[in-house]
Amino acid sequence: MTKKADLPTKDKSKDGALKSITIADKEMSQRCLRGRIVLIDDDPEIVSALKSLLDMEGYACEPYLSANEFLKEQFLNKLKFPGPWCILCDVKMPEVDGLELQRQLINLGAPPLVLMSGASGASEAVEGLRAGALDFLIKPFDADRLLATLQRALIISSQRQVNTTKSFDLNERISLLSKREFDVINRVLKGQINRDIAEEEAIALRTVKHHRHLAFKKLGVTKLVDLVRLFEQNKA
Amino acid sequence: MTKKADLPTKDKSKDGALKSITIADKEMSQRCLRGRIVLIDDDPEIVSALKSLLDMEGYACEPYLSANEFLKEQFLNKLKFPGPWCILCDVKMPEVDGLELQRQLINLGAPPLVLMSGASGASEAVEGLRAGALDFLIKPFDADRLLATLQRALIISSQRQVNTTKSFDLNERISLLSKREFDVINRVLKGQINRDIAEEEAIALRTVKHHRHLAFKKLGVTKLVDLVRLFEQNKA
DNA sequence: AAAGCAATAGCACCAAAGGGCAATCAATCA
DNA sequence: TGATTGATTGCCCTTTGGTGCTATTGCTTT
Repeated sequence: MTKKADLPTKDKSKDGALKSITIADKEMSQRCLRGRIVLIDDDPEIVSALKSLLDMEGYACEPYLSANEFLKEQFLNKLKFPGPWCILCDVKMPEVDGLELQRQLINLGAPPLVLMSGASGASEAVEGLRAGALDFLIKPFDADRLLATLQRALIISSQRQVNTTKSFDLNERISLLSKREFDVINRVLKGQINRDIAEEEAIALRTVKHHRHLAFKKLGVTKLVDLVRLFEQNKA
Repeated sequence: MTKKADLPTKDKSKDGALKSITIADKEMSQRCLRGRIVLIDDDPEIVSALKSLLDMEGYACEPYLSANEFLKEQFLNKLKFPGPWCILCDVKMPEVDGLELQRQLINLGAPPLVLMSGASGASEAVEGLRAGALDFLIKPFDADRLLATLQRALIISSQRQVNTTKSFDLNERISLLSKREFDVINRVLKGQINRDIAEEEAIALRTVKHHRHLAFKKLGVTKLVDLVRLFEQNKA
C-alpha cells in the first residue's frame, strides 16, 4: 500500500508512531506524501543518509550544509512554497545553529520546524520545543519517529496554507469593498439594523440597502449567517 | 509594586522572562497572582524551598512528596478547582514519575503542567514538552524563569476555565431548549427562513416563530448575529 | 376534576429586509 | 466636451421577521 515495503533500511515492524494521527487525517496525509523537506545539517554523511531515506519515501528533499546557505536562497523566494513543506534542521552547527535559525525564521511565515541533535543538552531541546519546534529528535533516532514527525509537519504546513489562503481570500474580497460598504458591513456584523446604520452613517436607508447588497455580492455570501461565519472563522 | 522587593533569595535583576506576556494580559495576571500550585517532588528539601518561595509570592502552594499521594487526593475532588491552578512536578521520582503522571492526567481535565528535572536526559524533556507540558525546568533553575512559567501556567488555566465555563453555559442553555426549539434553531443557523423551516418541520409558520422566539430568549440572544457567534465561538 | 403548562396555530399588524426602476450629482475617461 | 461610472437617493412593492391576542389540544400537577 505505502512504499514502506520497499525499504530494507527502515524498521517497519511497528506503526505505533502513527497512532497520534487520527483517521480523519489519513486522507490529508496521502496528499502530503509528496512534500518538500528542507534538510539542514553540517555533517555531509548525515545529509546524504537522510536524503536517501527521504527520497525513497517520496519526499522532495532539499539538502543544505549550513543554515546560511538555506537562508540565502530562501530570502529570494521569500519562504514561499506552493505545497506542504517543512524544515528538518540540526541544532549543533557552526555559525548559525538550529536555534538561531529558529529565531530568525520566527515571524517570517516559516514552515513547521523539526530539530535534531546529537548528544545534546536538555536545555537546547527545551528551548527549541518551547520556541515552537514540532519535535526534537535525538540522534541516533528511529526512522519511524522521523517519518511520523515529518508527516505531521507536512500536514500542519498544509493546514496552515489552507488557513492562510482562506484569510487571504477574505482580505482579498474585503479589499474589493468601498469604504462605505465596509462600514455598513461592520455595523451589520455588530447587529445594527439598516435604519440605525443609515442614521449613524448619515446616509439614506435606501443607500444602506444598496451598499449592503453590493457588499454581500462582493463577499460571496447571500445570507446573514454566512456573513457572520465568514468573519468569525477568519478572526480566530 | 509586586512583592518581589521582599525577596532576598530571588534574583530580581532581570524582567526579561516576562517579555512574552502582552500588555493585554497584565490585568488577567493580576487576578492570577493568587493561584493554587500543586508541587510534587520526592525531595523534601526542594519541596520545602520551593514552597517557601511560592508562599512568599502569594501563591497557594500545595506540596506532595509523590505523584500517587497527589492522585489519591485529587480523584476525590475530580481535578476540579475554582480558580487558576497548575501542577509543578519533578520528573525523576520513584513509582509514578512526572511523565507517567502526565500520561495519567491527560484527558482528565488536568491543569497546565510544568515539569522540572535534575541532570535529565534530553529525551525526557522532549517527551514531556511534546506531551503538552508547558515548560521543562532544568535544575538548578532560575527563580525568575520558574515564576514566569507559573504565571503563564495560571493564565492559561484561567483562560481554559473561562472557555470551559462558556461552553458549559452554552450546553446548559441548549439543554433548556425543547426538541422543536432545538431543531428550529439548528435550521436557523443553517440559514433557512421561517417559511422553509415550517414546511420541513411540518408545522405552521406561526409555530416556528413561536419556537424561535422562545429559543432566542432561553439562549440569551436577541439578534441573529449573536446567535451565530454564540455557536461559532463554542464550536472551535 | 380543575388548574397549569407546553405545543400548536390562526389572525392581524408593524417593522425590517430585499430589491426593481429611475433620477441626481460629481468625478473621471475618451 | 460628451460619455461613462460610481455613489447617492426616492418611490414602491414584496417577502420575511417579530409579536400580541386568542384558541385548541393533550399532558401534568394539585
